[in-house]
Amino acid sequence: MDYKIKSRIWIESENNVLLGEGRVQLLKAINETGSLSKAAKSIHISYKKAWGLLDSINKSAKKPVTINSIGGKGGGGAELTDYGKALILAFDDINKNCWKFLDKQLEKIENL
Amino acid sequence: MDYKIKSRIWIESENNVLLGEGRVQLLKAINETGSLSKAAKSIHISYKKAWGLLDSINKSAKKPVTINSIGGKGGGGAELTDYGKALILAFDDINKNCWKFLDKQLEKIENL
DNA sequence: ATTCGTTATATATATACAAACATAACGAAA
DNA sequence: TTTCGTTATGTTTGTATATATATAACGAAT
Repeated sequence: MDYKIKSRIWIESENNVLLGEGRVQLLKAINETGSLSKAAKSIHISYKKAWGLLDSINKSAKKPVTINSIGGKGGGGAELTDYGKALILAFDDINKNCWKFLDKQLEKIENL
Repeated sequence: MDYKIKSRIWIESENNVLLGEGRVQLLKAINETGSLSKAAKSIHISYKKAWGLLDSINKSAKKPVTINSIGGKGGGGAELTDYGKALILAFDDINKNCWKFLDKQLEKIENL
């Protein structure tokens, strides 16, 4: 019966999206699987979409977020840089703080 | 060169959306024009979409947000209730506070 | 009664986006 | 030099959403 408040946050650089919830989810999956194609499967999006997202992330970021390799042992792979790992931690932290903040603000509407 | 943080917030009641930025924009336009059809035109959405949004708002809200009348002088119209007016003020307030909050949080990413 | 602009609603068309499919390039290892 | 699973990319297909169009119901004013 009560209202709930929800939010989505994202980070841009020069009109390009750097990070959002979906992109962070993808980066986490890359970190766990070591490969972009496996990561895409694990979060149920097409490889093409995953590739586009990762390409956009790396083009928007100040420093590389992943290192991708083609061919070789295992066919290649993708892994997060230290900067990439730090980014997802910071994003999650900000997101959680935002939820807490908004839950408090919601009282303004519930008291109307 | 710097990152920017953006957000969208919305309020739900029992899995139905009550308010979001688009819905608030529509309510403001209704308040200014006194009619749903004029409001739709003024914010460049189809009447059907506007009607669906307003219907959803009134179904989700605890109290009526608008009073709609069919026929009569001028063909009818729609106007906000006091509750509706209070809602859009509260929403805008929360939204602005959220922006300020997030701008501070962004430093966590800029310092990486 | 007729007129008028509105709310309310259904149906068909168009558009944007996601998924599916196909294929080339790659490079270490066998 | 052949194999392998991957990254990288284009093209086609499908689906969900928005738009466009059409029409009925309404009720105060003339």
